[in-house]
Amino acid sequence: MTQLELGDSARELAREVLIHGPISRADLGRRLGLSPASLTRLSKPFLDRGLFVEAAEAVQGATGRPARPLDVRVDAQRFIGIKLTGEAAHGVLTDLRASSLAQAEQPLDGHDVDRVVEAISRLVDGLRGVAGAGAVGGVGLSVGGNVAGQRVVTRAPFLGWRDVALADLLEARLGLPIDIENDVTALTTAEQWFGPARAHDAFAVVTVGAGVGYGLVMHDRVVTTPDTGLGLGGHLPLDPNGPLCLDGHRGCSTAMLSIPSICAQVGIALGREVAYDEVLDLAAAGHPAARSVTDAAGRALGRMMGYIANLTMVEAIVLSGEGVGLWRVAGETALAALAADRDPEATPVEVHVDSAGFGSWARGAAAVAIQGSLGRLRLSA
Amino acid sequence: MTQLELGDSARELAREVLIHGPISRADLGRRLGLSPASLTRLSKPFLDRGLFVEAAEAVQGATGRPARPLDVRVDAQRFIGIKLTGEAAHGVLTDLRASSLAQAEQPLDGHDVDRVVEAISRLVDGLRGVAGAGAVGGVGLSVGGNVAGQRVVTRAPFLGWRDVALADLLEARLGLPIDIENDVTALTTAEQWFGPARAHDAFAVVTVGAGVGYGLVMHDRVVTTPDTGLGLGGHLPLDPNGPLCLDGHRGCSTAMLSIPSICAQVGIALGREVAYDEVLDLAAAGHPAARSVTDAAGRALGRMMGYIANLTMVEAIVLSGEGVGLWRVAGETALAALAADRDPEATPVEVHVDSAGFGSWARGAAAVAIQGSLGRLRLSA
DNA sequence: TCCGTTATTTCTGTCGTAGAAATAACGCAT
DNA sequence: ATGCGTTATTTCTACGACAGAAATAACGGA
Repeated sequence: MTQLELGDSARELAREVLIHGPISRADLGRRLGLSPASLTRLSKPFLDRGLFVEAAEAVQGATGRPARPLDVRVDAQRFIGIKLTGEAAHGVLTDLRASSLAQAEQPLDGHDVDRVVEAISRLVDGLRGVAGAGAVGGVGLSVGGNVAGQRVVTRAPFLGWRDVALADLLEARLGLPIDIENDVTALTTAEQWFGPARAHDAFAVVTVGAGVGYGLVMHDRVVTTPDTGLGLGGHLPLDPNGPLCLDGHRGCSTAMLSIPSICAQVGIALGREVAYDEVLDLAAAGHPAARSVTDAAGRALGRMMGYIANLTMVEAIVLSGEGVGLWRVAGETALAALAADRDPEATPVEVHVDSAGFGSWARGAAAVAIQGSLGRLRLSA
Repeated sequence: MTQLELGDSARELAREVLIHGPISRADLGRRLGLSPASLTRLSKPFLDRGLFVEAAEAVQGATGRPARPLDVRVDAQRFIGIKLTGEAAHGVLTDLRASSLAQAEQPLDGHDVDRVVEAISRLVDGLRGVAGAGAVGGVGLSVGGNVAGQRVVTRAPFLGWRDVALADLLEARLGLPIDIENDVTALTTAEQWFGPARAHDAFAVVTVGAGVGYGLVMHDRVVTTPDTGLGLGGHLPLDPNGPLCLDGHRGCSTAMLSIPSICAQVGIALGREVAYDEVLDLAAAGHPAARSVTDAAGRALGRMMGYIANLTMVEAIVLSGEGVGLWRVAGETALAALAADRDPEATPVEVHVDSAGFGSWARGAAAVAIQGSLGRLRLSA
């Protein structure tokens, strides 16, 4: 079975339908700068192979012929996304738009490469079993640290790794294409293609959890540099009277916003250890100490968003991560602080909250796999 | 004389040689993803018409055939750039790479459109006289405020203007192509094509002068939004103990860094009005009050650069504007403050200081004219 | 019923490009 | 001195991706 190479325009078309579908050929022509004839020519092979479908119902504009929008067939393929932490591999099985179909976890019983490869393989096999007859098109893996060419983990402090050709090892073991990426970059990729900010050319991602992560999309491209993985957004000075972080900064973003720091501050006031969920419940119920901490966190978050908005000029900010429940008790405070630092005439920044929490990390990894799959896509002749 | 339309690749070639020349055809092929055959074909019409020149000396690599780098003929055309303020039109005559050949000013004796058009026309006629036999290819104009489509000044508070089709008026008057742009955007464009940061994909521009300006280039594109012209970088919170700005912010970037604010602070300490140059001289000589103000300004500037570097992830920051002399007395303090807010493992950010001072504004306008000229370029058949 | 508008398809010619081959000009080894 | 490998550039040719032109489709409104 010979495979046809896709030209740039055909690949762009597939990308646009995946991200923005359902969408008419006329709109695609306008977006991609291609003629109507080209849209017919380029979309036909996808339709013939069942990768695209035409909407059952035509869409009528104000006047003229109704459109028959194109969409991808989301069950055409499944993907597996894995977020790797020091304790476990967290997996998700998704459809073609990174929507979660199933989740699973596999604990790590060691950090040496063989054991991690073993654990990941077990997890993938388990999720493949769930997928059943649905083909798995690839696996994405996200790690805190640096990855070269989406193949080699060049630095992963939480595992004590340097220069591990993890993709080669996993591909040999699983017989599936593997794409590895830094965890914040992966999560940002998912937001770029499948999240509420996907229609925006420029947006930022702030993740709140064990630490504070920061991702950026400008001109519809994820910003990645050699410093990706250092967590540059994690130590911004936000409140000169705030608590200390582990690096000795007073009032930086990690000190103000991370789950461990918030729990520690409230725990000190309560004289006992306290879980994050309980902190949020206490704050919601008006507990003075909890409220003091979450209000300060809200103000700091608003200030951070103000710096982001004024310096990157993004249209939207997405809040994500396992600590995202903070928004429920501190969201209004954050928005007020953001408004205070913004010119009143400036366009309001959209703020979206991704309620997937911790699940957004594995979903990000799946998005990287989907993106890799599109880059490798060929059509059977 | 019929004119040949340029294809995208030919135009891209001209852009690359302009920005990065002298450069070999082999290197251009690698940069643009074109075959050697295409480079020969595409560069030939430019060479035949004298727009490109081959370097007199071939350049020998480690091995293989020597290269004959291509460059633009910088005296092929002249351009005029004009920075418009409330008091005067400041002009510069430049070559094809926005290098200054002559400067001139024309005071404004009113802000109504006719008077401003009159003043600009006088200035252009004067500079055309200086250019002599060298053809002026176009005029760029930069204004504080918003411009639509580089034709219509939609908002210029310093002139009290709204929706003035200034390009049409000036073209009718001067018979030259006119391109108008926001002043910070124009200055950023000049740095992008002709400044020390031109090899970088991402860099920021901070201008210090009557106010604080901020420009950004990401993925080799200047970031412009509907908020361009509002001066979003001018009121970043930098020092909670700093002086007030006119908007009532304490310690924002304008309060810490602008010329009027610095002069006012030192003037209060001295009990008399004091000019900026004198402040800088006093600080350089170790005067306690002046040093206190400039040191605080340096720390604030360093903190601002830290936010920029950590949130935009740029490779370089260019400091520009008429207040750039501050770097001489506060540069080391700024760099120390920047380093304090940066992860020690992060790639150092390059800091470039554009010593053109006020002249960089008009030079920015010239760069916009050059860019417009390239967009309109056709070749005689 | 006709017209204008917008969506999509079919057919054809063209133009911009890469591939193949050749030539150019070195440094280095024999 | 000669040959080889490497890198730069040119010449020639075939091809494929595309837009243009024309036709068809499917409405709403006069």
